[in-house]
Amino acid sequence: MNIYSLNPEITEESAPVLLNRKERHRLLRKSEIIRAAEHVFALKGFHKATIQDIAHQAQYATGTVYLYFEDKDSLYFSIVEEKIRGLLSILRSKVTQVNSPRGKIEVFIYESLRFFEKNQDFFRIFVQEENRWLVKSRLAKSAIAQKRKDFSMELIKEAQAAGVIRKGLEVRQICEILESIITSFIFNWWQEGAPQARDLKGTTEIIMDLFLSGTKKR
Amino acid sequence: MNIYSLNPEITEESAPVLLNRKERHRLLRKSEIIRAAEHVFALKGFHKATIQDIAHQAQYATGTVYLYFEDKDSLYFSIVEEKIRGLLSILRSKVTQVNSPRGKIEVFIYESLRFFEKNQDFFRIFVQEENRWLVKSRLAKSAIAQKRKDFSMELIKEAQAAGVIRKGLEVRQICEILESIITSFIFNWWQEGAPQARDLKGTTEIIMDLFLSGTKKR
Amino acid sequence: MNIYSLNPEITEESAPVLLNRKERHRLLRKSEIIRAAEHVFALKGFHKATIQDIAHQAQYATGTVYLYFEDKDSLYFSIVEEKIRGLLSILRSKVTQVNSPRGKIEVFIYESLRFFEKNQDFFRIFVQEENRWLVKSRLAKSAIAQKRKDFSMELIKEAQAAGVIRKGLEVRQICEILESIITSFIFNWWQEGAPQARDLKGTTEIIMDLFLSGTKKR
Amino acid sequence: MNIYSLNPEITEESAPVLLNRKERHRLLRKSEIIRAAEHVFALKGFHKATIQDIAHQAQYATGTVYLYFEDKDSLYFSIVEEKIRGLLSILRSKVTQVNSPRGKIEVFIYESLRFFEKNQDFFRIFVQEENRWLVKSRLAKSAIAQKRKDFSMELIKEAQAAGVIRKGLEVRQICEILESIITSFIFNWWQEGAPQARDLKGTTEIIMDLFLSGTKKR
DNA sequence: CATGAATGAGTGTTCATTCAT
DNA sequence: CATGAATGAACACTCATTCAT
Repeated sequence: MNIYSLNPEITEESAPVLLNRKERHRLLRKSEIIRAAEHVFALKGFHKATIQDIAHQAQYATGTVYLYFEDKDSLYFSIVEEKIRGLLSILRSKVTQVNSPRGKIEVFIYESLRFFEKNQDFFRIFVQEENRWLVKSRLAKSAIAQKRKDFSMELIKEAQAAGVIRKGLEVRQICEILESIITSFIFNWWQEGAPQARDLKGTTEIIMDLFLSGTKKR
Repeated sequence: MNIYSLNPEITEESAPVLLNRKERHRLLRKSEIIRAAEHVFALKGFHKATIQDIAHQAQYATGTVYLYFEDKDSLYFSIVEEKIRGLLSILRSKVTQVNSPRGKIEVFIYESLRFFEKNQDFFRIFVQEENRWLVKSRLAKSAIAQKRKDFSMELIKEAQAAGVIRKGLEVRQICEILESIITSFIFNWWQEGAPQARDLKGTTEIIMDLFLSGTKKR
Repeated sequence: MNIYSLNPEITEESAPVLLNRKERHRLLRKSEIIRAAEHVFALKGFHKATIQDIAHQAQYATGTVYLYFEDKDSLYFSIVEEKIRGLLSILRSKVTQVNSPRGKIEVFIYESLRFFEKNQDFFRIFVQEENRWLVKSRLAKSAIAQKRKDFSMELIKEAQAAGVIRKGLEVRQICEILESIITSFIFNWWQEGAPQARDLKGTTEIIMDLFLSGTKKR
Repeated sequence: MNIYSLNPEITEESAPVLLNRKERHRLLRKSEIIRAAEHVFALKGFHKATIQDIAHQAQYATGTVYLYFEDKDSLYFSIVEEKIRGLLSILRSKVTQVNSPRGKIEVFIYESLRFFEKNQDFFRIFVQEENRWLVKSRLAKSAIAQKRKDFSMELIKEAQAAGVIRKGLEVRQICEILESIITSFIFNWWQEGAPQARDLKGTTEIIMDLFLSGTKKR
């Protein structure tokens, strides 16, 4: 038994409970459309994706999309937000199951890799358009994006406090480097062309090693 | 005297020599338009920038742009390519002035930071739209982009051979990690809002340290 | 006692009598919806008013409107017709209480002013969109609109016969002039901005004077 | 010789002189589009007229319209304004050729009838949509509309001063009544269906008579 | 009867691209 | 070569109308 499978899978999205039929129906539709939009955005990119494409993919009429989302930007932003929420939810539940600061970072890396692997489509959009102005500015104001950042930074702070990571480096900077390294591996995978089974655990170890010990010959 | 200023500035663009008047005139026009496009793309992003904006900025008529560039995508791609060419040119000239593999990496980091710092506008476009499909696929086929990658990888290989970087890690992977770390610092600067004088040398040392020794407490 | 208040108020709409419960229920719904539509049309104009606005204002569901009205145009037309019916009903009941042809015209003017004053909302729609094609063509075929015209013309004819108005002028023409003058006063009021108590009687006398004697200095 | 034909026709629009080729070309295009729009608006009304209809009518592409007009509203407003300008121009030139205040009013009526007769299409739009909000509010701020009003009021004031029209009535009110009567005649004509030759002079005299002396038997 | 979610045709507007001058 | 007016395809978004529940 290892830290990577401490316990059963937990739903990625905090399941809405105690909603009436109407509200559940509405959430269902939203998620159907989001799923379709995710696909189309990933395929064509934000600008080349049309609402009609998305509606058609979701097997709804054009106008239906507008019953659930303000406009194209909102729809796009909803996906981003939902994904961040999903990632954070997983990270939280998994990380708290480990005690050691080092183990937490390990789980953080592993689950991040796993999440991106499972959400290739999202990852492509995110990389592709992460910095679009509107989304950018909306994300900045988005509570969930901030929470995710805070969560990462908390991990690093803990590790610093526990003497796993040296002090004197700015926490935000370290966070971004860790995330950059993770991203660079994912990106590498994604560029390889044909998808294949990834060695998540092995990669996690490599990243831990690189992150903590660098590339110097020992 | 230090590695950062071994010798005088060399033009960022390989100057076209031995061209006749016509060709030189053509190149001049192209670069004027590229300069204007760079500005407008950086200001508005790829999609919101119009050819008219660019033409106007370059003080030409709309149609003139099409005398020098196939279409909007080509124009955009040309900028990217030109920039990569510029970066590669600088890196080559600076790096070859140093002998030690470690020093070469140091110069690589320093000049990269310097280049991005000097080309903030470009950097923003690049980050923002780097992965647009067309550009992406064209870059993959682009000789210059490949050359730049090869150059970086050569550095890492040299360092591995010299025992500066441990072996057993994929070269391309290491390259990307190094570039990711550099990018994360740049990105951090850029997000800080107000531009300010950066400590390029200090940052270079931090990156070297992180890249080689990681974040572990020592 | 004067001609303006010869007797008690009579309902503006000819109350439907002797209808069974179902029919009364239906009429009630229709009039609720008409009332709501009147409000919304007056507020937003025909084109910007949506059926959903109207349904919501009437506290019904969108589809319910279509149980009572063929389509948006019909609904609009129904309001116009209902209003004309109401005006005619008032005019008839009031005018018949006076004997002299001159007095009848006076009452006609007074009650018209009063009606428009009380139905500002309607008046605005009417002026604003009176001539929309569909409504126009439907009104032309509308029995009630014709009845109202006939009624006015009857008054003028009587006045001509009684020597109050000179002959030799086309009756329809005179009618329209009288109505134009009334309308121009109403319109004037409405343009003044802040609503205020109007001197209906005084205005009636001015209009009578202008209509009969013109603007010449005497 | 009479007041109705004191001198040769004067162009309805203040001819743009001393413009360079480009400017003249631009004005030509604008007027072509305006002419087409006038036709289409008159035929279908503002809302049912599409820019594509208008462009097609003018034998241009859709986008061309937008080279000359900000948007649909602007185009519509331009027509209204141009027409008012034309009417005012005619009225001014014709009215000033007469000295007596009474004669001026006569010419005012005659030329108004003539203008509306010649611009049936415009008249229909104007009546139909005169009160659309945007146009209304823009017209209120429009210098030309105000000038036209001022011009009418000046006539009335003069007539009052000369003892042709009795004092004690508000000038604006009298103006509107005069205009209302004119409009009611035009409207009458227009409703008759088949267009026919109108007796402009005869009608002018009737309106003068009605306006000054009213409908009373003498 | 009542509902209101779903529909999808319709339109103003933009902008990359062309081409006559 | 240079111009910039003209083009017209494309797309986000609206809303009258329908129909399954």
